[in-house]
Amino acid sequence: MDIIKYVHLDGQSMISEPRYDCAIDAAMSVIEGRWKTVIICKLYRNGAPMRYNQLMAQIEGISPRIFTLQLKEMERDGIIVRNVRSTKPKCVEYYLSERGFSLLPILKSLAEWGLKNMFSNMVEFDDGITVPSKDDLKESGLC
Amino acid sequence: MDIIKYVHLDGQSMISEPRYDCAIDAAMSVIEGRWKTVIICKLYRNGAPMRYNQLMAQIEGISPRIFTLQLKEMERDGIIVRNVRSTKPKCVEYYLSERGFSLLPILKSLAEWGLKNMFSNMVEFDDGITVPSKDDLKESGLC
DNA sequence: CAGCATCCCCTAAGATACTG
DNA sequence: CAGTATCTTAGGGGATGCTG
Repeated sequence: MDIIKYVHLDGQSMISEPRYDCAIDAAMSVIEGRWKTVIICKLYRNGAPMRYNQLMAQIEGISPRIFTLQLKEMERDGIIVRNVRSTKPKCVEYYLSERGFSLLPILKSLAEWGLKNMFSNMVEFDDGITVPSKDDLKESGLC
Repeated sequence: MDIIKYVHLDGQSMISEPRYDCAIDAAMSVIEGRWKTVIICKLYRNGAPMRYNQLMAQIEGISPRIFTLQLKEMERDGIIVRNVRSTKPKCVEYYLSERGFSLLPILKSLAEWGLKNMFSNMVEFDDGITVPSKDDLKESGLC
């Protein structure tokens, strides 16, 4: 089954979409993107919906253009919800959808795998001083 | 713990590596790559080691340069093993390492997630005729 | 057989300035 | 506050031909 094309049906018209070789790639395409897993983690840990700037402030090094782009793609893929409150000035909230939440077990598996397999030769942390044990990292959960 | 730098120790020297924000990205970096999941699936399903050309022949549309590149990265990350048999002409085998095998549960989760969430609006297959049911796809396993 | 060597291309990503 | 609008860049990916 690895050769699959699919198209989205958008009301009347058909929108051609990229081709995926298998279901794995379809899922990967949803979480691939420089900041998507970070965004998911932040939203998850925050528990409540987050405003655009509030969320962006938590992500060091991201530019507004890319941030917006990632959000748009994630909304299109149905893993986050964008909700506009008509206050003045307007307030736009983002939060994980049910589908977004359903990614968390996978992300946890990935985190555990990464911890066990890729960080064995990790020797330096940002602060340049402390090197947390793997267990410390582990109990901190996602991200 | 999302701000992490790490470096590889290669004998005496230190090799600077890309920076990952969290363990998730570290794991993702191993399976990201246009053909890596496909290669893993092929090796897994084949059961036995596969030769370079034998494996490449099973991957429609890949070019030798990219194929070699993906293999090299996967070998560097320790998820496949490259074994050279000194026959004439030489024979090079590739197979999944223990670490590579340990990715399979994650890939299966991704496949299931993709099947459930991304293929609901799939309407067209390569042959342009049959549209297998999700159950058909599911029982075909990985890829 | 198992790959390099070259060349090209496209797109994700980033920097920065501006706005309804 | 929540984004656009422009411009630029890096590098992952691809095509094709050649070789120890």
